[in-house]
Amino acid sequence: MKIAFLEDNKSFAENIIAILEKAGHDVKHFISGRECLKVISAEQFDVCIFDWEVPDMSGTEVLASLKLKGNFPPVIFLTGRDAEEDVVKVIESGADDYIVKPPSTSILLARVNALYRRNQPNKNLEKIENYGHLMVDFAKRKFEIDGASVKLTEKETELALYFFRQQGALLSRAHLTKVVWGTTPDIDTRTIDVHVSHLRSKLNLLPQFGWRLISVYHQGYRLEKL
Amino acid sequence: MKIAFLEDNKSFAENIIAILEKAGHDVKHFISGRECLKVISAEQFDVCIFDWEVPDMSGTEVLASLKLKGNFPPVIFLTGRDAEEDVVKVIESGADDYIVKPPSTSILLARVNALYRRNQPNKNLEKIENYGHLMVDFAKRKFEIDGASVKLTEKETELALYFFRQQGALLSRAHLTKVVWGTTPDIDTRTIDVHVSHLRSKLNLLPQFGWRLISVYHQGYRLEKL
DNA sequence: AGGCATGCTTAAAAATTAATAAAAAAAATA
DNA sequence: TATTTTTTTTATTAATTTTTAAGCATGCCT
Repeated sequence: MKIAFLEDNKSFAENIIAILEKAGHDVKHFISGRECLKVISAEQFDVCIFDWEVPDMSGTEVLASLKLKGNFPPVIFLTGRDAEEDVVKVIESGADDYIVKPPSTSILLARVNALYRRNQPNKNLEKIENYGHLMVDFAKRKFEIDGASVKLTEKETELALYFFRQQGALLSRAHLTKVVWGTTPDIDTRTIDVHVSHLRSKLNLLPQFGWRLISVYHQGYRLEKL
Repeated sequence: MKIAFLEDNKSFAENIIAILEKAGHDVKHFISGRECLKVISAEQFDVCIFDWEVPDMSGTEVLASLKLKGNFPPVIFLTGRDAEEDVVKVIESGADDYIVKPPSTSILLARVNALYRRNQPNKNLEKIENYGHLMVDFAKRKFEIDGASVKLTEKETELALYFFRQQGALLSRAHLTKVVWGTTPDIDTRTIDVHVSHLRSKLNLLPQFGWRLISVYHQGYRLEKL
């Protein structure tokens, strides 16, 4: 899970990061609110953990800015005080959860996991779609054609799952880059085209098999079920 | 978001400006009501925040003047008192919202944002026009005839949307070139004519279907609904 | 009507964008 | 470190869009 972590206290941060990374998470640590805001706007995170107070731009302010921009991951606040009024403030600020410092390992991981699951309804329900010849297992991230498992690479899998989730939607290259690669779009490359081409052949996404993964000239790609 | 901010108290103003700019807004600060009025008349703002009382021309007077001129952005008043009579006065004066001083960061940002959204109905809500057989979706930049999606190219789409937005208006080739192509008009070419021709046939903009995309001799084109 | 200017439409040329194979680079694995 | 696998880039060919060109049609004026 990709986690953005905003916390200016070094030793405390290292402690938390160790816990999260030991649990297999990919943690990006920020000391500055501005920097954090910038990166979250550009990349895709699963969960954010913000300290309530940070020098240049507090966690609440970062959250307010994220809200203005629209699409952002669920946020947990780390708050030093647990007075009733603060809880209300935290929730009112639009956070999804809060943890009182210092958190126990189990509470931290449990909350992060719960929040992630709550906000990924499509991914966590052991969801399997069966489209005739083609079977898509969203939970296990696997594909089968006529019962035979199809071997996809990591990026291919990610891209394919996204196409199946967004079936019928026109997805621009820039959008796919952000969602699947988590980076700023680099226009001058054919990377996505190549992966799309691979998906078409590996998953038989062709008209004769009831699918079309078409390019919309100058716009992007669209997966259609015929 | 571009915000006009009228407030004569320096330190208070700096405080508010910091909050707004941190949230990514573009703030223009005015100390004088007259100056503020002049600039708002000349430039385009998304939201105005006015102090209730300003020396040379109070916020209410600025608003009254703006009303006379007709087209102006939504206005929020910053009022020091929250007595019932003042709230009534503020609303009667034609303001869209008011905030009691000193505002909390979240309230300020939330109100500004809400007001902005409320006043951008074209971009959020009524973005689909249904003209009998023909449907125009301005947001998705799509067209349908009797429910069937019409495939237009990028330039065709751009041109068609502009015609529908400026329905009934006479649009010169030079103007269309500027707006759709973004370039300086090159008179010696039939490019626009060709695209217009394509639109007529692809979108059935013909008298028998209730539309005319006519040429006005030596002047340009006009889209008319019969 | 005659004559010229402007507009319409079709077809072909030019420019842009996409598909795919193959090479190169990067990452993972042994 | 060597080997394999995955990912990205590059290059070529193909497809699509956009522009230009050309012939005919229509409008305007004397």
